[in-house]
Amino acid sequence: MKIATWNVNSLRARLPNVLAWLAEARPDVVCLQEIKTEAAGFPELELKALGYQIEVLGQKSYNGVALLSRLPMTDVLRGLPGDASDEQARYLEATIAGVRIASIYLPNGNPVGTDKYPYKLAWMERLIVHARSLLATEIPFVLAGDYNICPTDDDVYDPVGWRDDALCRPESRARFRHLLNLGLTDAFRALHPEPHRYTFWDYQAGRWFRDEGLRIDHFLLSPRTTDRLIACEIDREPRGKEKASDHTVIWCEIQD
DNA sequence: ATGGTAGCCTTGCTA
Repeated sequence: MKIATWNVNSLRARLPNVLAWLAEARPDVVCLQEIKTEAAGFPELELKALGYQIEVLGQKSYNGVALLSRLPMTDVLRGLPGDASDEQARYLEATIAGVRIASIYLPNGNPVGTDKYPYKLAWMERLIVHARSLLATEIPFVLAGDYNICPTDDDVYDPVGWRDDALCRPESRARFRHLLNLGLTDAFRALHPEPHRYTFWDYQAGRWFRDEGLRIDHFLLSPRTTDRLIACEIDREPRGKEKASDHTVIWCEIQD
């Protein structure tokens, strides 16, 4: 099973790019983030025409996540448990071929010093609690998406310049490590020890042209899924296209 | 020290 994740920065603005990539790469499952639309504005027909079933947790203008799957999806969970008052559309999980797969859009958290940062940290605490409960089920799972976390200084082009950013702050990184310490595996890093492999390049200041990016889109795998991990790759092609998202695609292959 | 880009349906906010 080939699973991809992509922060598209508006699905409607990105639709031609998304359709072209899907037709070529033909993933079995796709986790989308920042679709920036309610379910009513979701381009359902175009994606169904490529053979995908669709689950959406939408929101007007901001956030929004979706799952596309060639195989049936069951037991859909909409929203990260732990705070019924949280209205931001950032978490969607379903069972596909016996694997729980989540599309995650973790809060950015900037600027540090506003309520956005404690919201991010609290959201990560809820994710830790939820990951622990998933582990207890012993069902294999994959948590894929835009974590808005640079795990280490090897994952950012300018560690000093970024050290006080919410994506690199020690409190953010500690919570990401906590997820790993539960027994989850950062699939890309497990297979690629080399530093400076990025999934995001800011639109501004020629960052893409100079390959000055960050690795913030991740696959976290449960132990039983890690045993089945065959490959995990960053596909830089979509970032170089016209009208590109500022994130590119990362995908992994799990033994069926 | 600043500004630089993109998408929202805003004339600022989020990233």
